[in-house]
Amino acid sequence: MKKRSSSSPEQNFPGAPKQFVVPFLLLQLRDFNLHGYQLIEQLIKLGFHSIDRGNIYRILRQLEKDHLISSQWDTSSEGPARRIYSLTEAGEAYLQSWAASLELYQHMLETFFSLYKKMFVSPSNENEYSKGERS
Amino acid sequence: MKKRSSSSPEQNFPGAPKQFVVPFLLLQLRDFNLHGYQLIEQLIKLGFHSIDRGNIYRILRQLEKDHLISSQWDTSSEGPARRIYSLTEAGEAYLQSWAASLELYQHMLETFFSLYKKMFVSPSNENEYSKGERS
DNA sequence: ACCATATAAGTGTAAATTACACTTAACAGT
DNA sequence: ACTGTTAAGTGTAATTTACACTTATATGGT
Repeated sequence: MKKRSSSSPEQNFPGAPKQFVVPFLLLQLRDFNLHGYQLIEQLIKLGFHSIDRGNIYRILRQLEKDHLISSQWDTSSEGPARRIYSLTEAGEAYLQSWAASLELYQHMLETFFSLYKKMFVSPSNENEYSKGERS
Repeated sequence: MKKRSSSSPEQNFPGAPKQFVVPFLLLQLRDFNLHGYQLIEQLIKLGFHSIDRGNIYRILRQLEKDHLISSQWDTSSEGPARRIYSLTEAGEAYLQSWAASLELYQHMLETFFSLYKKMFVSPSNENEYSKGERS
C-alpha cells in the first residue's frame, strides 16, 4: 500500500527501461560468454546505476526462453555455481534489430536537444513565438 | 487472457516509454500553449509512431496533478472544447532535470554504438577476444 | 565455532506503466 | 440520418518495475 515516486518531480531518472537493458546485455554476450553477476557489474559500469539485480536475472531467463541466449552451469571455479550465458544466432539477429531501434531513439534525442537549446529565438519578433495559440 | 508481443523477437521497438514522452511534452509546452490533440500530433511528427493517445491524455492529467502543467478549457473555437495546457515554473524546472537525464541516455547510446561497431577487432590476436570466459 | 562480507542466482509481490479496445461529444459535409 | 474529423477521455488485462527478501558457497577475521 506504499506509494512510489511515480512521475513526481522530486526524483528523476528511474532505472533505465528494459528496452535499454536488453540490447546492452546482448551486446556484451556477443563478445564474451558471461554469467548474470558479471553482466550486471558491466551494466553498472556502463551507467546503469539503480538497476534491479533480481529483475536482470528474470530478463535473462526470459531471453533464454525466447532462444535468444543459452546457458550452462559452471561449477568448475570456486564460489557458488554460475550460469554462463552465450548469444544464439537468433539473439545476434535480435541485437541487430535492437541496434536499429536504438538509432531511432538516438535521432529523437538529437531532435530533443536541438529544440531544447533553442532557448531564446529571435527577440525581435517575439510575438510570433510568445506563448499563445498556434494557428 | 490474450497474449501480447512481450520481448519476443518478431517485433521490436514498442511505444517509447513515458521517460521519453514526458520531456517532449514539456518541451513543446515551453514554447507554445497547446491542447492534447495537438501535442499528440507533434509527438507523432517527432517520431513517436505507435503511441497510445488515451495514455497521453492520462499522462497530461497526471502532470497537471503534479502541478508541472496547468490547463484551461477553450470553447472559443469550433468543434469540441479543448483543454489548453501551459507549462508551470515547476514544470520548467522539471524539464531541465529531464534534459540532464536524457543526456545520460544519450551517452549510453553513444557507448552502445561505439561497442557495437567494434565488430571485427584485430584478427591477428583473435584468441584474446574469442568467446570464452574473461578473467 | 561464529560472524561478517562477497559472490551468485534467484523469488514474491505491490505499484506503475503499457497496449488495446471502447466511449462521449461537437461540428461539418452529403 | 449517416459518415468523417476533431477532441478528450475511460476500462482493464498484460507487462514491467521497484523494493524486499531468500538460498547457497566460499573467504577472512575474532
